[in-house]
Amino acid sequence: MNAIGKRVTIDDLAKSLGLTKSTVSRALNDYADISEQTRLRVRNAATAMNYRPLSHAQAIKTGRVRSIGLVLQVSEHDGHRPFLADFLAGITEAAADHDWTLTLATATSASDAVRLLEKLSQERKADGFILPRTYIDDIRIDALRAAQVPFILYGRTANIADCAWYDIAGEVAMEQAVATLHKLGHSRIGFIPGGEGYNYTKLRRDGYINGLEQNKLALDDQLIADNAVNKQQGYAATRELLAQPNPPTAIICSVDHAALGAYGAIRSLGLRVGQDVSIISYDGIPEGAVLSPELSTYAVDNKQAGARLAELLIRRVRGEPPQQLREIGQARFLDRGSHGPLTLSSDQLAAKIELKSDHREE
Amino acid sequence: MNAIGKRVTIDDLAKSLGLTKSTVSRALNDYADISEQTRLRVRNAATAMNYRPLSHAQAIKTGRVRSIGLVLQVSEHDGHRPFLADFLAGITEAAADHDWTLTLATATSASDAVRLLEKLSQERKADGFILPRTYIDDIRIDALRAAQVPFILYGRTANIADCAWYDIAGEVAMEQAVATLHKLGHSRIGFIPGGEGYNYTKLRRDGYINGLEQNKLALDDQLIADNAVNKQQGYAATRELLAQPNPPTAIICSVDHAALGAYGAIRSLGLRVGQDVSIISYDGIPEGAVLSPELSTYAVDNKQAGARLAELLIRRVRGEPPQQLREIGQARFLDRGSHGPLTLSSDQLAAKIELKSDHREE
DNA sequence: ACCCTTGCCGAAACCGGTTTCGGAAATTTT
DNA sequence: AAAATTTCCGAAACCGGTTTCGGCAAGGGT
Repeated sequence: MNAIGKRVTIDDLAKSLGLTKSTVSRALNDYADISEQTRLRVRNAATAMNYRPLSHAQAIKTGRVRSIGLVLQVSEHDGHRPFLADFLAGITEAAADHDWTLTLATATSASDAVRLLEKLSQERKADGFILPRTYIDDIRIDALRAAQVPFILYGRTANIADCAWYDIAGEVAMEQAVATLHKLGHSRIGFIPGGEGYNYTKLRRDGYINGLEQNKLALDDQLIADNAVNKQQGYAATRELLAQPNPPTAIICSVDHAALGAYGAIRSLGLRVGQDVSIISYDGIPEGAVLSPELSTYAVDNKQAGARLAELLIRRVRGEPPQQLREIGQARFLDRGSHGPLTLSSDQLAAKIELKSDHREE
Repeated sequence: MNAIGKRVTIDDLAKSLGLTKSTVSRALNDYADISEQTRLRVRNAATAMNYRPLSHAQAIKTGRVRSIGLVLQVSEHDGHRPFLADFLAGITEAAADHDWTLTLATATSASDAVRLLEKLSQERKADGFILPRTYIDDIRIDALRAAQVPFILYGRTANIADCAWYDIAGEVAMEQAVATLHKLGHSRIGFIPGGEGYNYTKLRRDGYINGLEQNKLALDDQLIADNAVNKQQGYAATRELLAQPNPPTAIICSVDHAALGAYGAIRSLGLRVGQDVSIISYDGIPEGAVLSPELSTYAVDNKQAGARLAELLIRRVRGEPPQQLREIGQARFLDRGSHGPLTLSSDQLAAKIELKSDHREE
């Protein structure tokens, strides 16, 4: 039938050892009042009989199910999707080191995510949660804080008090991108921000602006495009940037999916990516390696991120204060073909574009 | 602290209603011996007091944790990775309809997967499992069968007895691909098989061969390349096919990732995809839409697959016999630019390739 | 009016672990 | 050698639900 085969219970084990189940339990959980000798006897018998405690039977008394909760918002722009396998692998492998597992749910909106977080924590399907893709103002955080449920952020947020978090320093990457382009001769560098409301969007924008300052470049609002998180929006944003009288000769994209559209926009104007217009982006999606030229971008190690998040969350659940559970990682620059030395000045570029636009309007 | 806030237990609820907890429990679980009136009273009070039973407290008596188990093999070629988000969303949403959740783990090999399946089922972290990417001869199936743990296959396998499964008819897609190409004038149609040992590889190959027969085309072993599941292997397989004296004018790839390499191989010979050589592939990965011409391919609805699998598995756990839990879906053809009418005969194509090869060897 | 159902709920056992408490035996101290 | 500790394990309570069983009261049949 569908019944799962007969298990050996702690009582079976105790009986076969001539001990009581309380002794067996304490032996297996390394209590100090069990002699080394019986501890070993019990341990050996347990493996010999292939005894494995039911996690939910343990949970009823301990209150812990040894499970990490993760609620994904699938309606979100799919900037994070390609990473998902790595991210999940990182979480589950690190969790497995502590005998924990991952409980996964998907939500269709932010409020749906809150509903699921509350449901999962109340049914105790998970002991704590990883919150991916943080917003500047994040209702999930408010909800978990109110319910006193342990959690850790993947990203940072406006009110970081009492929060544990892990994040990649996107702002540093953006700074470096500006410096790299400036060193190659570019002085008009455009920027395409990421998804509105996300904390990473603010950070990367700050990084871009800091980069300009550090390289003594003027901040020009005209060089900051509309938010773009997918191909279409990236296309539109790039067209708009390049349509200006004084267009950027290089563009930094906050997310790779926008860069995909930037390629199309640049080509639609008869220009060559990496020669007439440079692009540096952020994320490291696999599509970037299929483009020609391949996309120069800052890649995030999402497996590593997942592993660190799991580790930190487990420590959080075990009682460590959030203040000491904060880590930051760096993105790795993939130096590929979509950026290069300045070949055309902004004026020359503008002239070339105007010529093209006159001939055929896209 | 890290303590999750005070809950209301079934005793609290019972006390506030002036009933015993046994009555409350039966009322909430729709037992017949509870009057409609008290059933409603209890239900209302439960929602009013925001009572949610602890899933593990229920599980201790019922034996069910209401969780679907899924063990992913991350070392596998990443043909399925882009689908992961959709696949998981499908599973979790369908599971949520029955108040179930998903417990996820990742394995590094097939034997590691077996280890995890046994561990998770013994600890009862899940009530049953979805087995993705079935092999012709699958040790996971053997293990779960032996342990009498409910499971469902995503795919089919050699010994299908007593198995519940959901699958996409890849063999039908391959048949149709042959017919489509034949209708366009192609008579020498190459085939690149997928990963060795997987059941889908056998099925798609069978479909290709059936397609040839149905269109009265001769089966030529020279037209079947080595297995290829990634860009590099796809490149090599395609080069080999095209290096023959009588090369195929169209190539069918079992997986999109191989097609990515096929594009490179075709171009390396100075040929144009979709004109000199046609390609039809299978999977529907997002990279296909970034290529130019866009990849013609059979796309799989993995969200739907996940949803059906979850639904069927839950019914399996509840005791339905596996024989009535079998479903098959169809892939959807994305009619894009990588295939087209025959322009060069096989001989002409060979001549063109030879010319190119003389000039520069890749 | 009496018996027999039927409807409805309480009492208690139960699931498989963990944890507290107490006490006997072994060891150390005086 | 007696007293005071320590060491180590058994007994039992407990966690928060579900399920079985029994019994009271109301309703129906004759």
